[in-house]
Amino acid sequence: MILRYDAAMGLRELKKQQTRELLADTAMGLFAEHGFERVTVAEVARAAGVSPNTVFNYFPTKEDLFFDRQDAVVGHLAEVVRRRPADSSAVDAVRADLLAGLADGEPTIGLTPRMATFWRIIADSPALRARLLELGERSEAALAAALAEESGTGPADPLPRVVAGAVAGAHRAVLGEIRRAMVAGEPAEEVRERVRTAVERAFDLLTSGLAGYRSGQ
Amino acid sequence: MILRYDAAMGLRELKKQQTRELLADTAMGLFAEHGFERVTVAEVARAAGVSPNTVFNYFPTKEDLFFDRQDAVVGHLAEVVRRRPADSSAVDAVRADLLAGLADGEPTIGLTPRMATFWRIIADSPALRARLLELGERSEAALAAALAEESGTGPADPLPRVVAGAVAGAHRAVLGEIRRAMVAGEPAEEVRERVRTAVERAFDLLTSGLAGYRSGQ
DNA sequence: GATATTTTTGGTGTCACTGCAAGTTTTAAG
DNA sequence: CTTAAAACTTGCAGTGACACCAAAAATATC
Repeated sequence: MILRYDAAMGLRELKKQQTRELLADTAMGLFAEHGFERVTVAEVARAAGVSPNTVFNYFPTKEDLFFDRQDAVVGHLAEVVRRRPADSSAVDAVRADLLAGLADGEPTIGLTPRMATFWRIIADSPALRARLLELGERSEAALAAALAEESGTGPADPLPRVVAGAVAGAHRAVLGEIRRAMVAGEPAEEVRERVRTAVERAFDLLTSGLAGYRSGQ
Repeated sequence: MILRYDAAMGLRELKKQQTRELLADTAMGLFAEHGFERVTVAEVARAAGVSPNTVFNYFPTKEDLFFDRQDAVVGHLAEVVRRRPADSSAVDAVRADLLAGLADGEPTIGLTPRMATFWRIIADSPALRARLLELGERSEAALAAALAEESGTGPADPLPRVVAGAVAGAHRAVLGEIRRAMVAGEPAEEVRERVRTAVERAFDLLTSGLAGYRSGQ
């Protein structure tokens, strides 16, 4: 928890950030050790030296203690599509981003061993799994907004939302695959290879038409 | 709540089904009137004339009181794909099912006025929205299983899961569109038309390639 | 250094949900 | 028909997330 003192920030603001970080870190440590469900908010508060009420001042729900800094993840997909070169399609942009993330072990993709424990905590908590689904939904909504924006048709047109559903659905499935494999303890190198070829094949299909997906491989 | 006496069913079994139905119906009535969050399980129990504990004997969570008989919905997508004619693709099957559901006001598609209140109850309850996401996930998993089965590649191959992600994602988005429009009070006829053309365009794209989806319409 | 503003805290309450032990009803055996 | 076992309901006593409020403590403003 490294913090530098920003002159433009009063003491109050500083302490708030410290406390928030202290709480999130303390909580994550306890969750990693005992699992999400078996740690109470009161325990987090005690371990951090504050009152239980203070925890709820900073984090509206217990799950927020775990998914701190989620907004970057939620916006990522839409960002990727917005920033893509003018001559490429949205699907290509997402494919390229996934492949790039797989190639250089980007932590957001979840292939690092540190992420493995993260996934494991989620895997055995229904509440966290539900939260993850919600993050996926928000990510899809952001993508839909990006697509709608560039399509120029009004908000009554459902097409961007349906396309976003398909693209975000494939994207989520890829991330879910990584998650599943990491939780199962598969070595990162194997996961990377397996998922890479799957991404290539799946996004080829998406690009050129899922009509090409019948039986057999 | 019409029940016929099945001779093969003992009295105990009969009463159980009656009680379950009584509880689900009572609960739905209260939810429709006051909203999900403002009805307590204890109130449902009292209205049904049983003890609160009995409610939990039948329904593990409060949300299950609302989403009774959800399993049919969860299996639908996979069913549609499994039952499709041999010469059509999975995407075509889903498209055809959606269009058919839109044409004859199938209740599962959610265009009936009775479904409108259903959607509205969900819309203003975070817990129910979360549950709906979970149903969508299970539906996607079932589709993935169906695709994996017919692809013949082993369970290590992620491709069916990613394809299922895309197809189920588009499907969910279409249902979500209907839901949103109905909650907003749009007349069913308008929704039907708007969604129908969107389904046609979106699934054309999925069939022939999302590369065809750039800017402009 | 006095005062206004935030933040923290303690207290109290609600509600979903769990576990257990004591009834009560249904079923099956004799 | 009697009776004992199995299944179901209920009351009771928790636990834990979270809401609301009012009093204290910390910080900012003048």
